[in-house]
Formats: sequence, structure tokens, C-alpha cells
Amino acid sequence: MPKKERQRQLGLLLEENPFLTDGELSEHFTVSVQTIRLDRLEGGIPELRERLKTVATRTMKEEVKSLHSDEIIGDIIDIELDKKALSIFDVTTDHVFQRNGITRGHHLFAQANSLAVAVMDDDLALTVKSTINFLKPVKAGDRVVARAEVKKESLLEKRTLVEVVSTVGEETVFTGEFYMFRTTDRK
Amino acid sequence: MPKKERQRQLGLLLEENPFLTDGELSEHFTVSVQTIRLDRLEGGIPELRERLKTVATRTMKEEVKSLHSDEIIGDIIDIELDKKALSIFDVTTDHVFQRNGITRGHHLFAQANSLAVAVMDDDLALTVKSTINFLKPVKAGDRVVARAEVKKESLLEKRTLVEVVSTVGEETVFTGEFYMFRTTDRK
DNA sequence: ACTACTATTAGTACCAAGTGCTAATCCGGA
DNA sequence: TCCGGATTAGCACTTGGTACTAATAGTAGT
Repeated sequence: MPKKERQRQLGLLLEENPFLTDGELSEHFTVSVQTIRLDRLEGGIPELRERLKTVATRTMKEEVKSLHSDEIIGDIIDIELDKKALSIFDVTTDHVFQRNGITRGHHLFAQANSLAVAVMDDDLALTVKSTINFLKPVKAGDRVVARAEVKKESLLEKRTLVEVVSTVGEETVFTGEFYMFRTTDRK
Repeated sequence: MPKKERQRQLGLLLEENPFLTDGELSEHFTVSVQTIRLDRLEGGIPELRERLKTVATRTMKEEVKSLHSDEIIGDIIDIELDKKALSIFDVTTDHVFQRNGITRGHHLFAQANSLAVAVMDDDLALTVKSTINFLKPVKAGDRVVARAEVKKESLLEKRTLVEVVSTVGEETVFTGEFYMFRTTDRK
């Protein structure tokens, strides 16, 4: 196998499995350890321990992110319990269809739904029913601002209607009506 | 500081920052490196390189998972393009409210929405409007089976209605109507 | 006061997985 | 045949450890 091809494969291999030592790599390519070292040097590929460090760092960041973003999608900026609330959600390439770059609907829904849950002054509010409209496609890089407003309450049925309108710049991209169920009694 | 307290703090510290060497730790607690080693030994805490390895391993797994689970939430089991499709989604503790253990609505929506997109024989199908009902709370450990059925099409408007019914065991937990927009013309 | 015990510290040899450097060897082409 | 790139080998040194032994300090028990 020519040198160039070996180095290409080395890069790919380490990308998908950064845990391989030079020794293991040398066996895989049936060359000496020194050759592997030279290959890494030329390709600018760091040693095993550095690779693990960066991969591990990535994890720690992701964990913080996913913890945040799973609990409430979007950052809540302002909230008046039982009245209204506002959150922003920055769309990244993680949230879009690869094919056309348009945000997957469930992310917009998730932001709106999370906000509807948060605006209710109730630990255990649940969504019962919802009608939603996706008005304009949202792309990666867009900042989606969701505004939730508590519309009416039926204390008897423990139900509340929350309306959410999401915008990007001046344009409304999403609207939703969320019928929420209150599990605890009001004060 | 008593030994016990130091060891407790050591554990907490390394949990949130696994990148610290024994040397750095010894400075932090102003004890010798050897004491740190003994503390790790007694607490069953592995060395830096082992810690990074496990953290990095976790990442690689997560990455595979999130790639899958972001593209389509739930595993598609069966699909007849333009007719019907079926997916399952195993709820874990990651998907529920901490307070009451009930699945966050947007996960059920995401499964249904993904399935509605998938069943359309169209690369770029988008959700336009949707009405959904959360009928029964879903808990961690439940296996949610979503069935999507293409109801009617309006070729002129390029719109299609897809109905999704999600069940856990015998019980229907979620229903949704998804009005989908077809971006490419039918053959 | 002497002993026992615990916690801490120091020091040694060793290991894995490297870097950095020098030197030797092989192999193909002008 | 001689040159040059590619490969291999060898050695000293580095990090961040393990494993083990030994010394020291302080404290409680009798």
C-alpha cells in the first residue's frame, strides 16, 4: 500500500476510533511503530492521550448542553408566572434536515411546549391538547423568539389555554394553542 | 480538614472535573501527591488516563445515539411509503419530568412527527399544521408504538393528511393529525 | 512514659505511550 | 552507480501514573 493511501486511511480510522495506540495501528497496517509516528506527524494527528482529552472535553460540554436543552428547550429570558413568558432558541445545524436545511418541526414544538409548561405556575402542568401551525420554514442560524401568553382558565376543569407565537425577526414562523392541565389546586 | 471530608470532596471534584492530575489535586488540598494517591485508592477512583478513557467512551456512544435519535425519534419498524408506518420509542428517565416521572410532551410529538415525515414518499416533506391530543401520561420504561396512516391527499395543494396514533400496550396515549406539505411533485 | 495505631510524606523501581533526535537500511529510478 | 524518499531501529527523556517500602508525626490507651 502506498504511503499516501495509508495516511488517508489512518486519518479516517482514528476519526471513528480515537482509542488506538501507535502499536495497534502499526499491527493493523503491518508497518513499524516509527512509520505510524511519522504518519501522524505529517498528518498533524495528535497522540492517543491528546485525542482522548479532546473527545472527553467534547463530552463534558455536550453533557451540560443536553442537560440544559432537554430540561427546557430554549433559554427563558423573561417570565411572569400565570401571565406570559418569553424564550429564545438558537437554531444550529443539529436541528435541521440535512436535505434542505429546514428546522425539524419538533424542535419548534418543543420550545413552545416547554415555554407553555414553564409559564404555568404549577410544578406538574401537563399538555392535554394542542393545535399548532408551522407558517414559515426556519433555517440554521435563525434565532427563534417564542412568546407565551396565558389566555383563559377554567378552574373547574383545571384547564388553561396558553397561546404561543414564535418569530424570527419580524416574521411569525410558528403559532400554537396549548391546553394545559393543572395538577395542583390554585392558592 | 479531616481525611474523610477531603475524600468526599475529592470524589465530587473529580466527578465534575475528571481532568485533574494528582499533582493539581495535591495543590488544591495542600497535601502531598502520595496522600491523593491513597485517597483515590481508598475511594476506588481510577487514575486520570482511565477517567478520560471512560468519559471519551461515553461520548462516542452518545454521538452514535444522538445521530440516530435526532434524525428520527424512535425506531422505524415497518413502513409502506405513502400508506402507513410504525415506529417504537422506548422512554427512559432522560425523557421525563423529574418531578412526576411523566414523559415530556415534545418527545411524543417528535416521534409522531418524525414518523409522519418518514411515511411521506418525499425527501422534503414539511409539517404545516397539526392537532394533537395527549390522552394518558407515559412513564419511563414504557414502550410507545406509533402508527401513522396517510389519510387523504390534495394533489393540487400538495397537502397530505397523516394520522398518527401512539399506544402503550393496549392504551392509546397520543393521537395527532399532521397536515404535511409535499415539496416535490408526485410521479 | 511507653506503646500502638493512624495519617501523612518521601523515595525507589517500574510501566505505557508517547516526543525528539540520530543513524542505519532498503528500494527504485535517472 | 549514486541519489533520495520511505522505512526502520535505537536511545534519551517526558507524563502521569502503579506498587511497594520506609520514615515521621501526632494522638490515644494503659
